[in-house]
Amino acid sequence: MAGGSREPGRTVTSKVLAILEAFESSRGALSLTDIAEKSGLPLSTTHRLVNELTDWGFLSREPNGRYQLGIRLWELAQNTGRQLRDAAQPYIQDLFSLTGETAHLAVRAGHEVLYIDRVYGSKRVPRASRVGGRLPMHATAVGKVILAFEDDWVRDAYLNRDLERPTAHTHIDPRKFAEELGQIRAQGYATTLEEVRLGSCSIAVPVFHTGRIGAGLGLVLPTSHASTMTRHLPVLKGISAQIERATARIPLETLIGVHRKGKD
Amino acid sequence: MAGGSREPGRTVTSKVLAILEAFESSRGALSLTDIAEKSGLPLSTTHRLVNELTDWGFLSREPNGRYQLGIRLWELAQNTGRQLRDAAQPYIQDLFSLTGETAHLAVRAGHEVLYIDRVYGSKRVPRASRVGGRLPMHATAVGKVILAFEDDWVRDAYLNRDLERPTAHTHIDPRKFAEELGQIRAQGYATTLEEVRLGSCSIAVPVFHTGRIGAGLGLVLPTSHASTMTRHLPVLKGISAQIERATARIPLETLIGVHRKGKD
DNA sequence: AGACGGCTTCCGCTCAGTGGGAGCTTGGGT
DNA sequence: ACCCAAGCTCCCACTGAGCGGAAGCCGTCT
Repeated sequence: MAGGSREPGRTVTSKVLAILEAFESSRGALSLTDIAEKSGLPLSTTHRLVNELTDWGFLSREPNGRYQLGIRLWELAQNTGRQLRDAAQPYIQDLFSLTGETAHLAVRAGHEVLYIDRVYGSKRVPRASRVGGRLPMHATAVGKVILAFEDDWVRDAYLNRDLERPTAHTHIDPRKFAEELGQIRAQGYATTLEEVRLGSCSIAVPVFHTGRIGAGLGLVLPTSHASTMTRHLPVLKGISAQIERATARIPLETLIGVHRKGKD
Repeated sequence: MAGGSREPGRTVTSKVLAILEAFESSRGALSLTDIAEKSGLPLSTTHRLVNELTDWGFLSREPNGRYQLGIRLWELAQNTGRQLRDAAQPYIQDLFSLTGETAHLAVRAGHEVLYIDRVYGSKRVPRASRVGGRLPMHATAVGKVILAFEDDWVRDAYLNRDLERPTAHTHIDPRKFAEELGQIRAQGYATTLEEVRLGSCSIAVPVFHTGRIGAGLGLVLPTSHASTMTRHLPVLKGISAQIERATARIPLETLIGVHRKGKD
């Protein structure tokens, strides 16, 4: 009999979005069966929906039959936060040119930092962050600096959880970390030393928007440059001020402090 | 009676995607009613779907009640073509640093060029293209250079249509334009002079991938610099070669020559 | 205070969506 | 050449998710 073990209460919309989100974790392309598994849908349902998404260009099919997110999706998504990225990009670039180190801009997304833009050279550098990627706030300089200048309740909520430990150098003691945040607020910048990933360190300054913390502007460097990290502070401060000026009139409510991944 | 004048045959998926696409044309945020109009859906249907999309973070609601595409969408979409952008970005940046002019990389999407990445300075420049945006091929240098090196059937199909004319300087005579493409193929680069937009000109060279034309790499300049445009050719060629090398091993089938916007 | 525009909620009807299974295609093992 | 398995595509009768008109609500302007 048809429709025997359907799972009622699941909307079509949720199925479509689950299919799109199936691509989040995976580096490469997915087969139909992979998608069905990741999204928890029956194969034939997946097949029908995937076909429709492909017709619309939201998924694309590779010659080998596997699927990938389509450029149609990418095109549309470029409108999100465009004003911020367009306004900030040239300055992030300046920051890269002036320091020669990987420069990035990140905002808070729930309990994580979301990387909005990133400028780097062609030489290979250990990279933990990527544009559109997230990392825990307490392990990154941009994250620390955002948290340090956030409202008390955000900071309290953050510290009131178990903190991940990506490396042995990550600071995870809530009391010590709270002190560190106080010091960051006092000195106006944050640093990390191999706290996300061995071999790299970082430094970041706050970017304010309408009187509140808006974003973090930072540099990532190989650990070998760690001792000279603070020499970049004047440039960081200067560029931060320029970004503040360039973005002052842009409404960013929908970008700053956005909700956590998934549904809470 | 409920369900009186429904429009049957329309899938839920198509409605969801129509809602997302409603944001394509609009610069800013949309009200519920705007979305309903643009997507051609009844208000209450729009309301239900929009709410669900908002729960999932695919749309976000501004304090004033209007909707905008959510960062969740942007995050996911960053995976599309990431390899190409990540590999090419540093070189596009070099191109900008070396020339001081707006530099960009574009691929063909049906009968248009789709801008993949773009690096520019903080000084205001007339901008027609934007990342994720499309322009007609015959009006842009990147478009011309891609078309010039494309397979015959693509070129023939292109010329076999009425060509838009964004400015009075746009070349739209099919015969003359075909000749121009021949010349571009011979000389290895394309130029435009106020053909998309008054006040700006451009120059572009091809980027090959697996023996086929893959992308166009170009500069946009104010018309006042037009006479010195070709002085940048050596740099353009050099950077193009570097991008070819950096992207040689990346599979780009799903990005190159993608289908036209919407459903054909 | 009344009117208006835009958003939200309600609810019974109905057809779009469903998914097990059958059929097909592909590749690789023997 | 043959078989088998894995993965994809197609089919089709049942049914509850989706539907949308209408009523209610909530600011805002006059």
